Amino acid sequence: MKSGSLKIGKFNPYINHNTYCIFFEKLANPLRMGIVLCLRQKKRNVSEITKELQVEQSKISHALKTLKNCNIVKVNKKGKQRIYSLNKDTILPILKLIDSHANKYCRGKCYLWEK
Amino acid sequence: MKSGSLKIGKFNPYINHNTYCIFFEKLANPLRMGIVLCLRQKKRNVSEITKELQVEQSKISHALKTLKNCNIVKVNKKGKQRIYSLNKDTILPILKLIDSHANKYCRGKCYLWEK
DNA sequence: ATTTCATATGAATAATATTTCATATGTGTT
DNA sequence: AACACATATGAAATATTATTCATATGAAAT
Repeated sequence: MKSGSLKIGKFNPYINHNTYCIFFEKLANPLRMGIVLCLRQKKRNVSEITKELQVEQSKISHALKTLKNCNIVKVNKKGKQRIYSLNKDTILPILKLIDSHANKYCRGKCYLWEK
Repeated sequence: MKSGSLKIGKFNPYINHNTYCIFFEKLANPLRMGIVLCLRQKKRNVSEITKELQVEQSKISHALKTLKNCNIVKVNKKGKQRIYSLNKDTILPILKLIDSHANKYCRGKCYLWEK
């Protein structure tokens, strides 16, 4: 796919067409999104997230790793626990934009949005 | 996964946890993202997009359908052509937020972002 | 130093999304 | 009406991503 002519990423040569995709990919998953929304309320350790979402622990860990890799969440150690917290600066405004979008286009049961 | 306690989507009952995922899913694909960036410049018909991105036509049509379903793009007819344009209100600010995010965390070749 | 609790990891399997390609539809032209 | 051009669609094949589960690591407690 040709894309050299497209001006993207405010001219940082390391931000390209795929940077966006990869970022979106991380959020395009119900479990990871569940974690994001869960951490939106407050920081939590892995066990707490596991309990809150009622999902098997290794799944949570895999998902957290993915989210951490692209800095959507960050970790802190506390004894044997890992406390995860949301990078709110980026995520919260994005979720708000999608809220507006959905409020505008997705009134009533919105089949178009379904997969 | 439990999620009833999470306040999402400004209380529109049709916006939930999955609304976000589905939206992100649409953008989490190099071809669809290519189209979005291509349409950011100006509106174009299918042939023009096909030519610009150098991708087989039916692929473009499939991708456009997906993007249209969730209102990321819209269409207008003009003779036998379909002119697609980007819904800039939602997408452009989101891309900007990711630019800032990437500029902050992705300096130099950023392996963490890779799949 | 052994046990226990908290979390992470690898790799096979399963689920899901994308590509492909043949063909259909729709619109204008002759 | 026959043709040509523009775009869309269905469905099988393929590629990508997520889940699973057994197990590893790491840190505190006994």
